[in-house]
Amino acid sequence: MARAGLTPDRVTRAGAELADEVGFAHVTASAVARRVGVQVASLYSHVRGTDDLRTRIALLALEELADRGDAALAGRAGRDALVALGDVYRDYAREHPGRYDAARHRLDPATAATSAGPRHAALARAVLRAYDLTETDQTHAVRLLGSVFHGFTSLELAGGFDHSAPDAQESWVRVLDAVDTMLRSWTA
Amino acid sequence: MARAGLTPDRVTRAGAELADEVGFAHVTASAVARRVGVQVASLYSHVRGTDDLRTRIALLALEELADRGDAALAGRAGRDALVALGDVYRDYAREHPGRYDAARHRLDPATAATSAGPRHAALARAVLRAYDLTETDQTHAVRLLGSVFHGFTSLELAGGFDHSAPDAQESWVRVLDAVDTMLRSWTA
DNA sequence: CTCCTCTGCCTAATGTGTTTAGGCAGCTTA
DNA sequence: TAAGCTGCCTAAACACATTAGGCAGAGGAG
Repeated sequence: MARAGLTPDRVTRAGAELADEVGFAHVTASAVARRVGVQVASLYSHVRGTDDLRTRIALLALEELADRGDAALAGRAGRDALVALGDVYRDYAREHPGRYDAARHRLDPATAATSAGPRHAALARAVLRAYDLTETDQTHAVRLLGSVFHGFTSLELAGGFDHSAPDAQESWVRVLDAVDTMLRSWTA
Repeated sequence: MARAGLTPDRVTRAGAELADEVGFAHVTASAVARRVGVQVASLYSHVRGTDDLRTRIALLALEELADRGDAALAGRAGRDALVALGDVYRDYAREHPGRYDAARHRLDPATAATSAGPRHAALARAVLRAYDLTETDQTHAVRLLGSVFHGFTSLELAGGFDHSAPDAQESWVRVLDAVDTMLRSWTA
């Protein structure tokens, strides 16, 4: 038998590609096995099962997103940084819709703690450094950023903006402007 | 054989309850059949299959949400209306997490058009009447509202705010305040 | 080069969920 | 009360998930 040379990582990547093609919800062990040219049972040497596979895809997506975030924020501040980070999430979601959904997959607390999740909070805080906020207000603002980035991205991805003018890009710019305004005029 | 007296509606409601208990993703025809005390195959007289069942739950959730929205906006305007509508989504998500997820289920365009979806856009526009916006800006603002409401709600539901102080309620108030302030000063 | 071992991938089997086909019995209508 | 409709049933075929156990090929030791 020719060996396929699988590793947990390779299986995860195949799963991520599949997710982008057919949707995260349709990622099954069987489909991944077919994709990598192996019997289903063989996957179980590399991942514990479907749930583990989905979790690994989620962790991969979170890391890819955080890496892009780091790159985007380097050398930027204020409104520029805000737009750059927002674009990271929105662009990633459009390039990799399945992975983006995966990143919303609920992780158990232990896994979440060792994931790239905390890096995302740090990215938001980095954007907020340019605005003058107290510690507590910064937390509120982190949540606002998360809500707007994720909310807009997820509604756009779900096709919520498809059948009305003007196009989403225009609204995106205006929404980011609005958020910038909110952050500038944030008052206790 | 005792008849269970099923109807598509009854099946859908059982599915919605199940979704709230175990999560929308885990709603299966088998589980619904068990819940209503009937063999799986019997469900197929009432719904076309699992997909149809999920779609019906989504439509139910969208309508319940729109109904609550109508009730909440009656006699309110401005900031009051904004908060009331936001609370509709957030409270509904906390009371009915499975249904809330269902409401995000992607519908085909034909179904979406006859769903309560358009009512939701109308609700947002109703909130925005009190603010002085051009037609186009209103569309952008509708999308901002949708993003904030859905984004915050969905991150909270996913447990994103669980392990950090202060609690989500406080951030929610601050976020809505910020949106209100920002809508007042919206400029082209 | 040969043998040994390790392990990656296999076949087989079980359980659960989905869906279709066809049958029977209990309300409904005349 | 006979006829028919239809709601629910059993049966069967197919896909996915998961576990148990086997074989053979790649790599190291002599």
